[in-house]
Amino acid sequence: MENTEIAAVLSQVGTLLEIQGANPFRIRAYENASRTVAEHPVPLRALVAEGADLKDLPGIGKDMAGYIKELVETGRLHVLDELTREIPATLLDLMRLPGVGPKKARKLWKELGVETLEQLEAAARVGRVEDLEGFGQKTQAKILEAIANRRQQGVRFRLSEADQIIAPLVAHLRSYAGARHVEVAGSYRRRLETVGDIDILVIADEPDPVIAHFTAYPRVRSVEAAGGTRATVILEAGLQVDLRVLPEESYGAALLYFTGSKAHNVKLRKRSLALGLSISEYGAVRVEEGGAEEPGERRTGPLVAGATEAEMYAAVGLPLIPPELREDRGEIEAAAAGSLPRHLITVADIRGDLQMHSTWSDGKLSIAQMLDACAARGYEYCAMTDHSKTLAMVRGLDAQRLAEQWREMDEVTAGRTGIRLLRSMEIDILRDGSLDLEDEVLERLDLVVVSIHTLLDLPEAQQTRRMVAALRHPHVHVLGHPTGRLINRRNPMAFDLEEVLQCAAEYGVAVELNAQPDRLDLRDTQIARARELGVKVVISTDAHHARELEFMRYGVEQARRAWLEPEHVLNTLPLERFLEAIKKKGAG
DNA sequence: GCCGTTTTCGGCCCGACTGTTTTCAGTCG
Repeated sequence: MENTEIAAVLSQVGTLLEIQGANPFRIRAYENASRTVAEHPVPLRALVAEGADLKDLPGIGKDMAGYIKELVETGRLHVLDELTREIPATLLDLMRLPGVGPKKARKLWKELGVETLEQLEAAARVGRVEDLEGFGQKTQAKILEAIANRRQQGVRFRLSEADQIIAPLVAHLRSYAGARHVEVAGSYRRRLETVGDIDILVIADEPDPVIAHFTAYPRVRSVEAAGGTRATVILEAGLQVDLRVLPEESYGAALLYFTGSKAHNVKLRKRSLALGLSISEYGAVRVEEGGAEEPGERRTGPLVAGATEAEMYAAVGLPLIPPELREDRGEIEAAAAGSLPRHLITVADIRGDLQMHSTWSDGKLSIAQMLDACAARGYEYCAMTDHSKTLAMVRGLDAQRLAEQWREMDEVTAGRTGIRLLRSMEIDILRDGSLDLEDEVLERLDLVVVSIHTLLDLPEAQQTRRMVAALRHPHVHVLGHPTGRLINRRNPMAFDLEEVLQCAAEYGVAVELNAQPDRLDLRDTQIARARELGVKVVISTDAHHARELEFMRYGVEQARRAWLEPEHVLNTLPLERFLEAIKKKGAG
């Protein structure tokens, strides 16, 4: 059983307990445990197999450890089985509709006998839902609309898609004179690989006209909510956007709050309470002694911070934490200990791009055009990595065509200075782990990148053996797009990433962080694991056109989320040191 | 159900909007 599956079961238990009306903190414990499991880079089944103590993981106590063990060993969880005997698991589908939470789902089930989306739709169609206490005409209409929307789409947007949709909206908001700051916060600002919705923060004295300007944006499909300080719309692209308007003195507090993540904020608040402060999106206030607070009432002590994020962090005794790190993956503890990364990697640190294609295989531009584009970006080197012969569909190169390509490369680079064009290739890993090019030709390449493009669905053990065999090859420098996933389209291959990373560490092979926005492979937590194991990373665009060299920023953003600094990334090295680094590997 | 520089019990983050309410529950982020 994979971590994502274990996490899904734990999260299901939490949600069912919510419907049951259980202790909210018990529910949260399941949610926390689920998140820990989902983000853990090592398969928990491996930890269970070696008898490791799962209680060492955050949010995993005696009970959760037992549940995880039960899931790994039996594939079932008795706690879930018991719950689903009482509550139909299909109620979880109802709760994914906006506006339907645990209470409403329970009511629909108990009073109307509704268990599935289909039954809910049927009940709403004949007007049975609006008669329920706490429901009404609008709720019923919203439910029907949400079910219709669900059919159309329900996927998270890739970050690059969100970039394209959001840029004109931000321009629209900035065109309003009364908006002093317009910032996109949320997972978008943390540069998560996909976003479910967008949070935009506007600083203005008069909220009402800003809200009106926002809801009047031409690409708005529907206005879901609009109040005095916030509004929610769905854009024509299907993306939900939440807008919040706040006063200048709360800018930092609001940016912090709406950037999240939720888990990061919760931990910060907890920390602030211990220091006698209470944090909200309006600022940090000192909690008055003995001031018995009414629940739900805003705390009204003296404001001690709020205008900038740095001020907010300083109020709780911390340095500013970069948005990409705000996931509650140890960044608050590291900030407190002064051990945050000193210099998270930036695009400016990148000195070369180590995967791209030309018209020799499936690229769209010539070698000269790609080289010019790399030089224009200020790179010191780039690697031309056309495909090998097994990929006949894209005219993969055999040794003979490769030799011809080298002649063209020599012509292109003759007399040229300032950028080094590396002889390279993206060589297919064959079924048995051997490589799609003869050793004596491999030897003559500057950089050997190996990737899997075929037989993605081999059994896990066989796939792992295949990859390990390829990494042990003495001439291999880089493992390209290691998991083969395509975001929202194709799952990662089944293989033991931990074993592959340990093998890469042992044999001095680097792993690629492929910066294609639909790959971003390895993902953030996996790259972080590579860093922990001392495996070097290369960030490459896999560009098939000069404009795709721009994708480097997505790779770098992902690397930042994995806490990478330039020292962890081979293609931040100056040319000579880069060549030394990969030569050393060849000799070893 | 987890957790511990106010420990093994008693805590566990904060506010806005909607739709349904005659004073607020439910949902969301």
